[in-house]
Amino acid sequence: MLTKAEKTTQFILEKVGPYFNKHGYTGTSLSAITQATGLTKGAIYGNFKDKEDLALQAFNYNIRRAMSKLRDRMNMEADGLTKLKEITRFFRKYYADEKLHGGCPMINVGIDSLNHNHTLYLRVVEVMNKLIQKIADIIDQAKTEGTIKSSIDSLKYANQIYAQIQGGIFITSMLNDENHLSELMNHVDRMIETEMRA
Amino acid sequence: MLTKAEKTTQFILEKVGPYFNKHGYTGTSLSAITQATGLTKGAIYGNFKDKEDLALQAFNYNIRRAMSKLRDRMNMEADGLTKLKEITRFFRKYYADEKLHGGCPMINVGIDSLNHNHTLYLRVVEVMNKLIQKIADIIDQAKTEGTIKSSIDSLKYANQIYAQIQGGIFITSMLNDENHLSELMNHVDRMIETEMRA
DNA sequence: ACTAAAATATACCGATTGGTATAATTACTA
DNA sequence: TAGTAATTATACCAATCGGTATATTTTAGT
Repeated sequence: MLTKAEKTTQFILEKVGPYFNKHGYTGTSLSAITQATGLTKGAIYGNFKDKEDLALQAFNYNIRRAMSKLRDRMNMEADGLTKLKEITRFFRKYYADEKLHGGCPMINVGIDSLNHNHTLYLRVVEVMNKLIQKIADIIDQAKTEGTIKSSIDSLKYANQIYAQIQGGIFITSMLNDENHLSELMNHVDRMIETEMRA
Repeated sequence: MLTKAEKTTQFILEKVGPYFNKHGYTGTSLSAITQATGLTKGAIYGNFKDKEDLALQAFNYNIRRAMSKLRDRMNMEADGLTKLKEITRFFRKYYADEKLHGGCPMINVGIDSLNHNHTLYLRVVEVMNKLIQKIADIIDQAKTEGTIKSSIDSLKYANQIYAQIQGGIFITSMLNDENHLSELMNHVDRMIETEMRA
């Protein structure tokens, strides 16, 4: 069973996650945190070392929530090509979901942390590398299954795919039109068929 | 001839532009501004209405500097296909240049303003739409010149290209490896050749 | 129910925030 | 060069910043 403090910690992350995601590190004040949670500084500092610690855990909380569905699908039994298509399918609906939670954690916290918080930045880079590597692993799987050309550089194409995802998220976020991201995913699907398929 | 105030205004923008670009709206304090310029609040508020006004003009200053070379090339006498190749060529060197000035103004100020300053956000969107439209115009030019298929949806492909540019900038910025952006530009070139060429 | 410990609230700290009124200085014109 | 207007510096404002010491309340074990 969870202790009181553990429950409070979870409660704080739930309430404060979207706020941190949207307003960034310097943009999220302690007063905003107490207001969002209905708790006082005592409760906050009793459960988190400092603001940086809270921001880091809030990012972890956000990224886990945002990616949990995709991760579940990636861990299911399926061939690599199906998984690749699942990725583009997932991101077609991504913007609508993430908008409700303050936007895409990767680009929001990435750009913010790049200039404001090195610890947080390193964590974003870590997650980003894992995501790209995961895509590369799936391409590798498809290569061994014979559905993707063996000559394809998995990591290079994983980077291509991920860059198009994030580029699409950026444009879609700025112009508030999820069609852009959807079109980008169409293009990735087309790239898979014309450039990568065995 | 420029008045004293006009010279000071320019001086402030030069000194403060990179700082705003890097640290964003809330992340740039008045004390940072006075420190970067060596001037006092009196000089700042004598030449700018408030912090928002300064941030807006700083963005305009930054984006003009970042894009001036590209704009010059786009306005030269050349066929559309050459101009398209010039775009990818330009962005191959973009990151190294912009890193010296606090990063890419579009993604930095875009993400920051999206959640912190509506006026600034509207200006970023305005610039973004102009950039995409400019690419679309060049595709149109190439279509009339017969080098790009007439069946190509210019605006749709302009969005694709711009999303890949920004996605590449994001990954390259986060991983501090300009090779990513360069690879993305290779892919755009390949897309032009295989999907768009007449 | 009592009590020790854990968890949360309160009150406060010095530093910094964006902004302003006014004083001092510089620049331009006559 | 004198005088005035334009420009910049100084001193100050209330509000807010992240953080902490301590008091109060709540939890959990007996």
